[in-house]
Amino acid sequence: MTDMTKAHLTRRTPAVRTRYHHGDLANALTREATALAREGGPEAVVLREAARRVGVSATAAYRHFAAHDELLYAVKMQAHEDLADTMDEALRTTELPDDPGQAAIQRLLAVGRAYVRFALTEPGLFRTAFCRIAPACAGQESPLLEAFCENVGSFGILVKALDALVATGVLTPERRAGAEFPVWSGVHGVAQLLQDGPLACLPTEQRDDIRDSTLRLLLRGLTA
Amino acid sequence: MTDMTKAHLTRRTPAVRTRYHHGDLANALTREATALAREGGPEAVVLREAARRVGVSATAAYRHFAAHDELLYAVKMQAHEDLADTMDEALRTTELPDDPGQAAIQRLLAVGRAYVRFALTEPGLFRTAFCRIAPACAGQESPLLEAFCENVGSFGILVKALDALVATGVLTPERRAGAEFPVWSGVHGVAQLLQDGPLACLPTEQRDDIRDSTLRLLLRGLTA
DNA sequence: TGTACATCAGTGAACGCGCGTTCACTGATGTAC
DNA sequence: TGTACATCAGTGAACGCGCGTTCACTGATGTAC
Repeated sequence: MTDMTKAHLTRRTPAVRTRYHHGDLANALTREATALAREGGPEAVVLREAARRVGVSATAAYRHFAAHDELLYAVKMQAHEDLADTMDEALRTTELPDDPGQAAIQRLLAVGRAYVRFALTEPGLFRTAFCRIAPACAGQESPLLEAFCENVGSFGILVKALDALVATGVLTPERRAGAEFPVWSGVHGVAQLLQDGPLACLPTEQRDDIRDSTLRLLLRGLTA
Repeated sequence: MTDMTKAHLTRRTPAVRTRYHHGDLANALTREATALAREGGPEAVVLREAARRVGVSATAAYRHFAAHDELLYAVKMQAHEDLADTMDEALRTTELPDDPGQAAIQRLLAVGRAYVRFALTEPGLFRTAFCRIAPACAGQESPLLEAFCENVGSFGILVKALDALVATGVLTPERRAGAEFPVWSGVHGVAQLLQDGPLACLPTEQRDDIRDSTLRLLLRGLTA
C-alpha cells in the first residue's frame, strides 16, 4: 500500500450510524465495495458485504443501485481513476533530464512503469478495472471506451506522453498516428502476464527486467 | 468455429451410457468441461454440469478429480493446447515469400495474428487459458510456467519464430536475448484489450488495424 | 409558526438458487486359489 | 474352470452456503397552505 492510495479508500468506516438517513449512501457503498475489490478483486465485490460494512441493510443499496452490476461498475470506474492517479503521481515525482527529448522519453517510461506497478501492487483493483461486467458490448458504446476516446484517465496520460515525444522531435508525426493503442497493448500485456498470468511466479528481479525490456522494445519501435 | 477446432471438443456426447463403468470418465469430463469453457469462459466450468453432460452423477467426478479446481485446471491446460494448435495451423497454412528473412518475418506476424484471432474467435477458451485458479503462486512454480520454460505450446512457437529471425540475419543475437517476453506481452495485451477490454466494442476493421499496427511496432522494435 | 401529507430512504424477514462437497451405499471387475 | 473376495468406479440423497433480490413495512424529511 503506497502513499498514492486514496485515504477515503483505506479508512474503514465503522458500521455504526447515528442518523436514520445516511446522507451519502451511494458513495459510502462505492467506497466500501472498492475496498472489497482491492482486497479480493471483482469477485469480492459483494453487495451485502458492502452494505454490512457501511452499517446498513442490504436492501438499502437498492435505493441507489438498480442491481449488483451497477455497484460493480462504479467500483470499476473508481479503479480506473486510481490507476490514472498512480500514473499522474509518477509523472509528478519523476526526475527528468534537461534535454527535452530525453525528458519526454523518461516520462513515457515512467508512465509505463507506473501502470505495471499499479497492476502488481494493487492486483485487486487492477483486475477490477479490466473485469467483464455483463455481456460485453451490450450497450454498443461503453462509457469506458467513450472516456478513452476523450483521452481521459490512464489513456489520456499515455496520449499526452506520446504527444510530448512528437513535440520534442523524438517521434515523427507519421509514427505518432494511432500509436497509443500498440503502446498501451504492450504495457497492458506485460502488466497482465506479470500480475495474473504465467509470469506471476517469477522472482521480482526477473519481472522488473521483463517490464523494462518491454518498455524499451516499445520505445525502440516508436523511434526507430 | 473454425476447422482448427478439435473434433472431440465439438462433438456433444449424448448423456446415455450402456455400461456401468464409463471407462474414460476423466477425459470425458475434461472434454465436456472444455465445451462449457468455450461457451461461457471459466465461470461456466461447472462440475455438476459437466457430469450431467457426460451422463454421470456429480459424485462420480470425485473419483477422478480431487476438487472443482482440478477439473478447471485440466480445462485450462486444454485451452492452452488449443491456442498452440491454432498458431501451429497458421504457420502451416501461411504462404511465405522466397526471401528467407522476409519469410521469417511473415511467420512471426502469422503467429501473432493467430494468437489474437484465437482470443477473438474463442473468447471463452482464451479467458480460461489465462484465468486465475486458486491463489496465484501457491505452489511456487506453476506447471504452466515450467511448460513455458521448456518452450512448449504457444510460447515455444514464439521462441522458434524469433530464432528463425536470428537464423536469417533479420535479428541480431543481442536483440534476440530475452525478446520473447516483450513480444509476448505486446501480442497478449492487444488480444486482451480487443477481446475483453475497452477496445472490444470497436468495429472489426479498426480492431484489425490496431492488431496489425501493434505487431508492426513490435517487429520494428526488434529489428531497428 | 404549525400542521397535513407526499415522498424519500431506510428496515427485517424471506425466497430461490445452484453450486461444491460428503455420506453411506452398490454394482462391476479382476485376481488368488 | 469356478468361486471368494478385495478393490475400483459408480449411485442418490442430503447439506450448508451465501448470494442477489423482493416484499410489505416504517421512520425521517421537507413543502404547501
